[in-house]
Amino acid sequence: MQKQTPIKATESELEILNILWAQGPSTVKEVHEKLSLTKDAGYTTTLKLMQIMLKKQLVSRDGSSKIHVYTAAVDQAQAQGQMLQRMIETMFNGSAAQLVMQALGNHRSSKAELELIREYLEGKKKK
Amino acid sequence: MQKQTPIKATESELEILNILWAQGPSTVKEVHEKLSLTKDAGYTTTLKLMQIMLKKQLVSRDGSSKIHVYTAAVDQAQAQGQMLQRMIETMFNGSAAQLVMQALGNHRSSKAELELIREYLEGKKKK
DNA sequence: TCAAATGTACGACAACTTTCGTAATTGCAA
DNA sequence: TTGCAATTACGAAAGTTGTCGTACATTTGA
Repeated sequence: MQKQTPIKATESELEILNILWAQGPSTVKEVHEKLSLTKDAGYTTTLKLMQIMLKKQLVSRDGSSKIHVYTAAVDQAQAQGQMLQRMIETMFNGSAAQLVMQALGNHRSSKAELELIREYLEGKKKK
Repeated sequence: MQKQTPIKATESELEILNILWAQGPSTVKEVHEKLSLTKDAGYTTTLKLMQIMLKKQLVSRDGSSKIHVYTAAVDQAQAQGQMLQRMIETMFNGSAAQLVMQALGNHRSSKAELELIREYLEGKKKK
């Protein structure tokens, strides 16, 4: 497993990636519709962004038919991991625990969520 | 407690803030020296960045003597919380638990850290 | 067929970020 | 006091981001 160049995406690009991760391969139209629910930007803006992302290889696309279908070209878990890692380093002095507690403290998670985490920790312990 | 405009800082600015949080009020020189350990940029670049941050009110400064002393003007915990919140929304589909588990899974935290978190969760439970 | 609808491509723009060179200022030492 | 070294101020440039208008291409259904 070789180390590769860190994924670098802007906030807007991350939003688009997130949609692609959630929905799977999608057209510009589909992405834009989803994006429009929470954001306010023109269709061509989304299109352009996705074209830029193509150049950056954050997404790939199938253009065999008229309508291009875009697919996330970076792994979700990996991207998440890298983002967190960078955040831990630059804002939490290298302590994942600090980040975790801050996340839980601030976000006021549901009981179900906390339970999930507790179970996860149990699993880790046994290993 | 009133809601205020979200803190908006770039990556470089975050690095500087982090140094100010860790070291307390510092001169440009001190910040730059720390920064130079991990980054490669000229002195005036750091200076300029900090001047911009002053304008943005991310830092304040005491210029009573020749050498200006800069202080972080935003609260660390608050900034951390906001960053995480945004990340949870845009990359983890609103689930703090997902973020937490990703952070722990990837980072391979120490036993001590995991124990810390476990205790923290116990504390939350009792409430 | 051919015009409307649906997509894509592309250029331009303003705002922002990061960088640095150079000028101006200030304090101190000799 | 005066000149040097340390600081700060500022302008400019290059790159990036997000935005959109408009032009071009393709499909399709009346």
